[in-house]
Amino acid sequence: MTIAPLKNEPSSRDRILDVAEELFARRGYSGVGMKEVADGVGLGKSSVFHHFKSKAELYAAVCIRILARIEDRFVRSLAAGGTPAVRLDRCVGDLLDVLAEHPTHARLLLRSMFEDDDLPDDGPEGRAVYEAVGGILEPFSSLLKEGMSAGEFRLASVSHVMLLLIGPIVFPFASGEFGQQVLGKDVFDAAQVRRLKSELLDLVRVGLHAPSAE
Amino acid sequence: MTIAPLKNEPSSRDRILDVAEELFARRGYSGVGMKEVADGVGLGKSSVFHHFKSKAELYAAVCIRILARIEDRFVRSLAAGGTPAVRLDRCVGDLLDVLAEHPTHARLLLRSMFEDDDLPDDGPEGRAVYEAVGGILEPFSSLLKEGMSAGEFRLASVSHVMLLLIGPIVFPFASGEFGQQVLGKDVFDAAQVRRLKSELLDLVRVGLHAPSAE
DNA sequence: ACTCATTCCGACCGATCGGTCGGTTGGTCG
DNA sequence: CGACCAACCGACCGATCGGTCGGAATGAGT
Repeated sequence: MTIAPLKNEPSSRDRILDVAEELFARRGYSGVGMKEVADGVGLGKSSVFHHFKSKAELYAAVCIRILARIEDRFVRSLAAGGTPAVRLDRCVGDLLDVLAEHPTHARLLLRSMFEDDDLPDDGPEGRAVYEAVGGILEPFSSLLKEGMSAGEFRLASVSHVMLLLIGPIVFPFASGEFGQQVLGKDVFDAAQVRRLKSELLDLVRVGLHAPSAE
Repeated sequence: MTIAPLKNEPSSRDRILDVAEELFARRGYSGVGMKEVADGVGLGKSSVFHHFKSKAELYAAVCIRILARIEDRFVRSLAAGGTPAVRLDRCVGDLLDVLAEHPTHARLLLRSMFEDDDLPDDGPEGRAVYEAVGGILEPFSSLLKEGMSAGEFRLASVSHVMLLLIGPIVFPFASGEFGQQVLGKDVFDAAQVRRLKSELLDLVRVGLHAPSAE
């Protein structure tokens, strides 16, 4: 069957994506050579170019796969019911969980925001990335608006609050050695993740809560 | 006078640092070539190598200059009196101001956390960076502890809260086009900076405040 | 006038970059 | 069987990488 590679062994394409994700997260787009990726997979360089016709396309594919994983969990978490406050709590927590489970994600995500030069912004891959990001930001924005008009969150500029909130969610898991140095322990250690999550949720809950009305 | 270049014209060395800072912030360490830096300054490549003996040293010099600027403002802001809550408010605000005044700073700072591979961690420059970071983190940590034991802030893990707070402070000004897309306007526009600052201070004030005691 | 250090440059080095090319497998069809 | 095709490879391309070297200016000190 050519249409169903239902084997347990991951395809070469997936293994290339895995290796590339790890390397791009650690050293950035221009810090990684295609030879390095190929060696990591155990293939020749030209074989990598057989699966992805350019470095930019490989990078875009890595980003899209990550965004898809995050979007998937995020919208599922958002779809589950509850008041805006409950839903915010749950989906911020779930977001942290995804980032904690895949140590490469936060870093690569942050990097891809900086290196927009590298991405072929106009190509179809750039479009896909753009849509995936929108698929995450838009429902989040709606949730905040909903909570404010329901009187659960204090009134504030939704876009500014969103931009602010992305920081503490993504940064800790992207900080790598720096974060380890601050905490004294591995950021991805289960106990640290739990601690980080509880502190962040405390901060968000109280920081966004409407002051007078309950 | 060889020891006092007190002219108004910036020295070649400083102009190299300026150009390199701009480029490193936009494209990262390995995304920038020494030729590019030299062209930006209007010098030959070998002239740049006359002032900085390697690319890594140039990068470290850029980082140190930025950290020094931030540390300077930060410790000055911290030294001024007031209760812990007042001092936290003021120095977070001042921190935002520095980052807003120099659009390259936040991005380069974040990048340098990711690219610890590129920095010669064991060399004297690496040491200088390390100390500059410590010079900022340590007084901040002390401030938080002080506020907690004084009962002004709610009790929490100082290190985790610190790691969390760095996110919303640095990220918005590092987000570049992404931030612009979220806000709909330039992140470094004076009005947006004001808005961002007020939202962040609201969030921090309420989010860290002790719940019961006043 | 002679020296000496600073600043700058063009030419060059070996290595590596992203990417191409021609060709060889091995498996799946008709 | 022969045709086809995805997967893979080694060899190679021009360009660029970080870095070196010898020398040409310039100016201050003596």
